[in-house]
Amino acid sequence: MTRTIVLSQTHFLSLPNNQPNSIELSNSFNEKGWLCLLKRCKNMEEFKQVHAHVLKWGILFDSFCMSNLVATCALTKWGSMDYACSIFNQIDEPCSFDYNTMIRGNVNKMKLEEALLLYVEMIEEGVEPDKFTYPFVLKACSLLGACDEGIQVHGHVFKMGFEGDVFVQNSLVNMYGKCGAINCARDVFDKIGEKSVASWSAIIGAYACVEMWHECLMLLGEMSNEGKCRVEESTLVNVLSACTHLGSPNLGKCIHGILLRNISELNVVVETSLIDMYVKCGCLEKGLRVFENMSEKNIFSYTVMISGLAIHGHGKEALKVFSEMVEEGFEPDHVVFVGVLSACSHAGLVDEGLQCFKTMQFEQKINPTVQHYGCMVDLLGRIGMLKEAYELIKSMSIKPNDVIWRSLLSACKVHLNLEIAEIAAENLFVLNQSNPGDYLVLANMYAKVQKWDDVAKIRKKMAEKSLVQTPGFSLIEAKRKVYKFVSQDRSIPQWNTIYDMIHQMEWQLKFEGYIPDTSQVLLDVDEEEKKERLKYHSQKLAIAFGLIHTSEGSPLRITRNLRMCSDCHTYTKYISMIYEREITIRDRHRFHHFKNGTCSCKDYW
DNA sequence: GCCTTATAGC
Repeated sequence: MTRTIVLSQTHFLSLPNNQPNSIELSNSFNEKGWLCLLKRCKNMEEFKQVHAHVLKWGILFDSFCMSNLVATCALTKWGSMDYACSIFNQIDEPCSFDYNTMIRGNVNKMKLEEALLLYVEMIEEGVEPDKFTYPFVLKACSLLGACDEGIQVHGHVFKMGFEGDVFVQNSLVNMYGKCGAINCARDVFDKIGEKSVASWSAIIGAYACVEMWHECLMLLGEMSNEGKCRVEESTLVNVLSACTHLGSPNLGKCIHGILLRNISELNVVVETSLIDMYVKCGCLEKGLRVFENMSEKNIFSYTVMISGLAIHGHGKEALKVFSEMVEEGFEPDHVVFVGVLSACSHAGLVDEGLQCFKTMQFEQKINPTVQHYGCMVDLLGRIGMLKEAYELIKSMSIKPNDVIWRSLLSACKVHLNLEIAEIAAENLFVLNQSNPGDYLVLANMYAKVQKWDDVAKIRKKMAEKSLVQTPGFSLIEAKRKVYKFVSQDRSIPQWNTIYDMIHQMEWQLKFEGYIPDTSQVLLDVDEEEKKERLKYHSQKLAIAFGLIHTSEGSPLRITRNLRMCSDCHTYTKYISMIYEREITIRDRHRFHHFKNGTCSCKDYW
């Protein structure tokens, strides 16, 4: 029969201290016993109390016990690195284990420079690093994004002969990935003899870091072809993120299937990724279903759900989830408030938004960041409270950035307020962060009120600056593959069928009353040329492709890297009506659900 | 005695 010992340090501490300082007592309680008590402490206070007893009675700990003490202070949740350090300094000849512990503790607490300095100290003191040292040191490099140091450490790994250790190799893959050196990551990965799940997860994560999403999917395929390891949640989280970025709900669904077949109970992290994937791929309902069936939720899950509802324009529901979160006892942080405020902004819930902004500052004591202000400017701007929006910007405790001024500018465009638009534009130009779109908005506004001189001035400024626009693209999924289109694209296979389709659509559109909005074309070319340019915007190519390659009546889903131009917006509204298709488009700002000639954003975006 | 992989935001 074995007996379970249920005594803890609290029992010890609660006994009255009737004994004088006697050696006898300490003898009756050997060092292993003390160590046991120390390791079972629940916070730093308790630990210090028990440790004080140890010191008072002059207990001499051997190096094994000292190492354990350092580990307890450095690695437990409640531990203090300062205290760990003070014990560490009492060790006469710290071994690699002690250094490893200290390095790990510092990495866990994000004291990354300290971690690297300890590694340096270790070498200088002549303590030989072992194979356990490198994963921690490399993690410090990866979190710092310190590629140069990482390369140096890689050299040490070679010299010490640990280049064949799978833990070290995985850590190297991770380090190179996080530093963006994808080729180096791949080199290390290819040399791993027996790849573990963590190896695959690390390389997929590395490709995710550099946003090479197709490669993430390919690697998952390679991994299952090899058939040596089973996927884990951590492998698939990055793959889900690839699906999200590719805007591919069908691939995402496959991953969901793999998860359900391989893992009995999904954890919070992967479920949160699933929600994020579904929601950002336009399948709000599916995301909600996962959310509702979660057995455990954390602040990430709530944030994903709230901002998901926000980008779909479901403000009221987002606020409901937010109050649910608060009722469950979660402390809202600044990120969740970005979601809440953007929900109010996308749905035009002005009073609620203003209320939340107040609550955040005065009840939750969260200082607004530029993102919060951005939401508020959007919110006020949307319903035409432009003066209030401008006043808010002026009252900001931090310097407004280009995003803030651009929000104000686009609100001015919608409500045609030239006076404030000029202020916003001027600030954008001063910041030197302006893009061609900003000039264009202002020029269009001048054109609307027939101020042709000003239009010319703006055009001239644009030409002088020779501004380059980020190339826009649209992604669409058909037959389990994701296709990418860029404006005026003729490099795609069968481009002529797509262009034929565009021409066919043109006739129908004209008949229904669509008029191309050539003010969206930035180039200094004649009207006819502008119309030609407008026809082949990436979104239109993707729609034409979708109409050809999907069955009649089925919905189209498109993902864009930039915001939609207003001509594409109008165009898509007409197409949804003429071809009786639901078209869901995610741009970099939100979702647009086109149906029967209208859009869920109510023409404000 | 210690190690590697994973989730949110204008």
